[in-house]
Amino acid sequence: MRLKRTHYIEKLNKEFIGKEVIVSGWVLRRRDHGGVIFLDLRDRTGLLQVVFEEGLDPKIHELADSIRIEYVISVKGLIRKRPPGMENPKIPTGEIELVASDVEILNTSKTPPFPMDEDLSEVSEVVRLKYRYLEMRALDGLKPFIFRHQVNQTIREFLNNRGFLEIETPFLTKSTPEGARDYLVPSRLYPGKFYALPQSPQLFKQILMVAGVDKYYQIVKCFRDEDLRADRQPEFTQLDMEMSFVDENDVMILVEELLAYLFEKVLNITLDTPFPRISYEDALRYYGTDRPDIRFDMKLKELSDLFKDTSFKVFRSVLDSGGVIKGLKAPANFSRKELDELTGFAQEMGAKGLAWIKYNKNAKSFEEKWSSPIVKFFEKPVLEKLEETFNPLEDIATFFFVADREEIANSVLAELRIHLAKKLNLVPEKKFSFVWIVDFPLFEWDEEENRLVSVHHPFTHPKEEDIPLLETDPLKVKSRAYDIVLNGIEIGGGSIRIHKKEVQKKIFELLKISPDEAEEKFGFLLTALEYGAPPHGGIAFGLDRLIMLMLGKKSIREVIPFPKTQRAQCLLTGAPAEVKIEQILELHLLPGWEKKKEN
RNA sequence: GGGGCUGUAGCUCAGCACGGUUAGAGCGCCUGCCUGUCACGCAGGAGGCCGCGGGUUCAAGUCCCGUCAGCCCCGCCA
Repeated sequence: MRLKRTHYIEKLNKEFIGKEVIVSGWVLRRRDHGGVIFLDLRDRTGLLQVVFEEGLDPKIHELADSIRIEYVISVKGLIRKRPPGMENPKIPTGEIELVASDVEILNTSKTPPFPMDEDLSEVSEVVRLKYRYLEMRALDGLKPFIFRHQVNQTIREFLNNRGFLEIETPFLTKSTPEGARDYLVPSRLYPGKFYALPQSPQLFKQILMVAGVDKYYQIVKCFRDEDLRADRQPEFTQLDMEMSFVDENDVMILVEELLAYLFEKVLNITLDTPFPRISYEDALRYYGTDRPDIRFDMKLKELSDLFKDTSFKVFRSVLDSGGVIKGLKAPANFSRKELDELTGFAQEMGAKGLAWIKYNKNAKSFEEKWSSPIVKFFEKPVLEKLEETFNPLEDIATFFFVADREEIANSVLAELRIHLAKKLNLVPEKKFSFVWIVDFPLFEWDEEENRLVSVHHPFTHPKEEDIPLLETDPLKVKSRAYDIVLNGIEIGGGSIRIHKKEVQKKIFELLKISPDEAEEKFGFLLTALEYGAPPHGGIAFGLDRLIMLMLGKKSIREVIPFPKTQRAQCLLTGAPAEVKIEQILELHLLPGWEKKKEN
């Protein structure tokens, strides 16, 4: 390299007029006027117009004539004030330009597959992922990753100042029962044995608490071999934290402070703290889900009581078989076609149907006030009570009802609520509504496995006052877990952990994990708990999701440099890929390894 | 494992419902001209396995079946 860079482009301004500099970067655009050629040169920091004048140096001008888009060049020259009227207010360096006296073409480039100077959101993701390095190099392409860097550094700054230690934990670790499917790594030295990539550093961070670390955090990759979604990748990043001698409140307050600091610093947004806390039970009651989007209201109402004497067959049979009727109010009128679409939507979500009643507050007659094919089944007092329940402030509204098993009514209405809010534009843009979900049950019943499973994970501490219930009615036991939800997306969850061996053993027992299996899988944790484990708890954030939401992106792939497709492939490298037979043999992955072990 | 949407030039897309000349547009690319442009302009040009395979038909980008890939969702994700 003959011409060595002296300045980043963003550093250049009017003060450099008359000074000689060398800048290096890629050619974004060229405007060839024959006797004068303009190149827009960009580096990571900015954009600068470079001028090649035939009259100044015919040789350099000729060289510039061969330069194409995305060529890598270094240019030497004087910074000059642009002629009056020729300034470009669109770019920070728009008042100056670089008059090239020398240029070095460091590399040529094929024509890129997509424009490098435009918003690439219209370009298909397949192409963008295959050429991710070009997308990143394109104008503003690094923005999400620079932002992500700032988020990471701000988090570290905050936690370091609060006395947290960032400590690394292994990726090659041990498969644990419960939870997601593990990614396995075959062991070469131990035929038939496998490491597992961690689903989270959960056990290690608890061990670190026993080790006296007191306050731990890590920004760390986690791995789960499950199907992908817009907000789920097989490898993803957690902000993992754990603290000793704390309770739920300490963790939640610290997290609120951390998020407030982060949003203030990187987005210049002041968050309202503390965040609201809603019990798991209430979340389901009012929103039908444990990850409610509270940017808008439209709460669900329990209407089983109201309709308890109804003769309407659909409602009657559901109520008689122990189901519920729940509903919500949309502040709008809908056409028959729209109502059919909404019914279809509810059915896709698992409802048998969707009942609706249109409401017109100021109608002259009772008949005009309520309109629906099912309204004839209801007595006047029932409708009046319905009106009272929803208490519509608006003149026109539509009530929707789902009658079904409670779980289905909840999940369908939860989806319908989101769907309607989007349709009716009731979701405020640029609003960040955090909410804590607390008082989760410790267990739920797994029909398939016919046993209790942990709602959070097996190391979650039961509520102190519920511990006796472990023996008598474990499904009634609440846990010391908390989730944090942002705009309807779960971005984190944690709990106060069990730090006494007896309690931990009891939980394993209830989960039908035998003492032998517990010893084999978690023996190291159980042993550690016997050596003075302090009370402790923590939380883990889905950092990709948080950053996605902060940037208003629809998929975490947008904030992950090299993400996988929905079929878990990497379009850039082509992973996963076949390997040589020798590698497979070496790892004892072919039938017959048992024999080999005996030899 | 299941449901939905998509696949045509380097990129973004039209054409498909009703099969019928040589498959189009914008951007990009190439060549030439141009000394003040900044999404430069002007003139000319190149560029297509219509995802892939099979079928129906005199004839398929268009209809049918299968398949592959991408996206969204259900299941799954303690």
